Amino acid sequence: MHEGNCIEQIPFASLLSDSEIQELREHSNSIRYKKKDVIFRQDMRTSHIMLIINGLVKTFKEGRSERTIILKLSSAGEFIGMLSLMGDQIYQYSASALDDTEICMIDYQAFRNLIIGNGKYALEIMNLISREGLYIFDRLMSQSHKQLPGRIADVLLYFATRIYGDTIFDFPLTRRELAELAGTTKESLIRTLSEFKNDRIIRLDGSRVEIVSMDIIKTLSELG
Amino acid sequence: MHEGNCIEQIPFASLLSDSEIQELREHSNSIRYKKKDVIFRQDMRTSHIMLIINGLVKTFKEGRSERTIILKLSSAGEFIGMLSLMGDQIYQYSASALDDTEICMIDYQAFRNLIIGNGKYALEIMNLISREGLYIFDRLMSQSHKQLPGRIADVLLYFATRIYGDTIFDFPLTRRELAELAGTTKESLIRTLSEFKNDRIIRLDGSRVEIVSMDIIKTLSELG
DNA sequence: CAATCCAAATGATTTATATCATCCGGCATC
DNA sequence: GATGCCGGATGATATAAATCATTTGGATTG
Repeated sequence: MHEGNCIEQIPFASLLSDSEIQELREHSNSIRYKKKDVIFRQDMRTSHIMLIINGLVKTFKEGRSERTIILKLSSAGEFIGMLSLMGDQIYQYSASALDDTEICMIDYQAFRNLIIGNGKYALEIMNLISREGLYIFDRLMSQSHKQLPGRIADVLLYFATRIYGDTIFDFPLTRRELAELAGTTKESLIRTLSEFKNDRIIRLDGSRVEIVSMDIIKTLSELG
Repeated sequence: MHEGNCIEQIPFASLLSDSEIQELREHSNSIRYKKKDVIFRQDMRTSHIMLIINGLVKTFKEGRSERTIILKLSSAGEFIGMLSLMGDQIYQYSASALDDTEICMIDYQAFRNLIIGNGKYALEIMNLISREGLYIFDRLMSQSHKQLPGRIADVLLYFATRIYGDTIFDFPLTRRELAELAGTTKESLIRTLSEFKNDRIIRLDGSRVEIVSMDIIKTLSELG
């Protein structure tokens, strides 16, 4: 079964020659994961460059004693585990599928050869890795230095702007997972969402949310 | 005044040809900063690749309302501002000199050309950027998910292992700055250090510290 | 259909740590 | 030499958020 064509979705494909793409194609294959499947787990040795073909993936860090923190959600066209792969050869976090998901597994050696041989592409990947770092930086800054309403506002903004591009959407996560994304507990998250609801800043029914006053949410996010 | 020879200290110099080094040399110069001088400030546009020749630099993020957080200290042979430079072209954080410091300023275009032309070097820089990202990741994880004794223990470990490689050393920072490094307030930091002192985990006299029981410090760090 | 399980919700209580206030000692400044 | 200022230290108090406990309702299983 020839599944190599998963490579078509690779970012910055326009910088690659036909032969480079062909080379990657020969050293990649796609793998399907079902909802809730673990894709990689922290402390594992890294293996392949992973590119999401479709689906939704969460990357998260599990600490001792229950406490988990969700770093980000990623969707089609995004690499996952890039920082660990390029930095450490050991995953610093885990990833699992939130929906049925298809991942393009690219042989690390082949990717490495590509980087070595194509400086412009290397530069783009470098840019991408840097952004990834800055992004995590932002998220964790939010978590360590904003208080609860600001963090919850951040989570709402995250879905509204980054994931769905709409003020109405369904959370693809349970309350517990939302709390892990906001760096808090299930109860505190629920409480804060309830307050937002009572204050008519959002409408909320189960997993369906509508941000009624985007201005207030943004202000909350900024004030921390 | 020909100060271009600052380039000699660049990491992974062994991967560079004489002509590549020569090219960098022609596009770099060194600048001296006095203690407390600001090297770059967040929200500024990035300009040069900066490499520390000697001295000690802190990178930090200033939030609204006083609150500052120190991300890391860097010394000779380290790049500063790399994530921002490669990611955003806008500094996400500020840097200032803790001691008199000399920085090698490398023209970004020249560095870029180097990356494009030398894939192996690109790969090393990529690795370095990734590690930088993972490092910040670790630090901020510590800050958002450990409680105070664990965070203070982390700071002590940071100096003992990363900076000085010794269990006895002098803090190069004020209590306020130490607090910013631990993600807490001056008072809480002082209190926790006092407790460590009373519990004979450390000896403390002014800025001079000795870690008496490294085991306990490590345990505190791990338990969070 | 009852029994069980789990997510969501909300109230009561506890706790870690920030904030506020004060004091001390050294150093610079008038 | 008095005055003010800053870093360090410590105590008292306030508060945000975690933890603990209970309820409800929908889904799942025997």
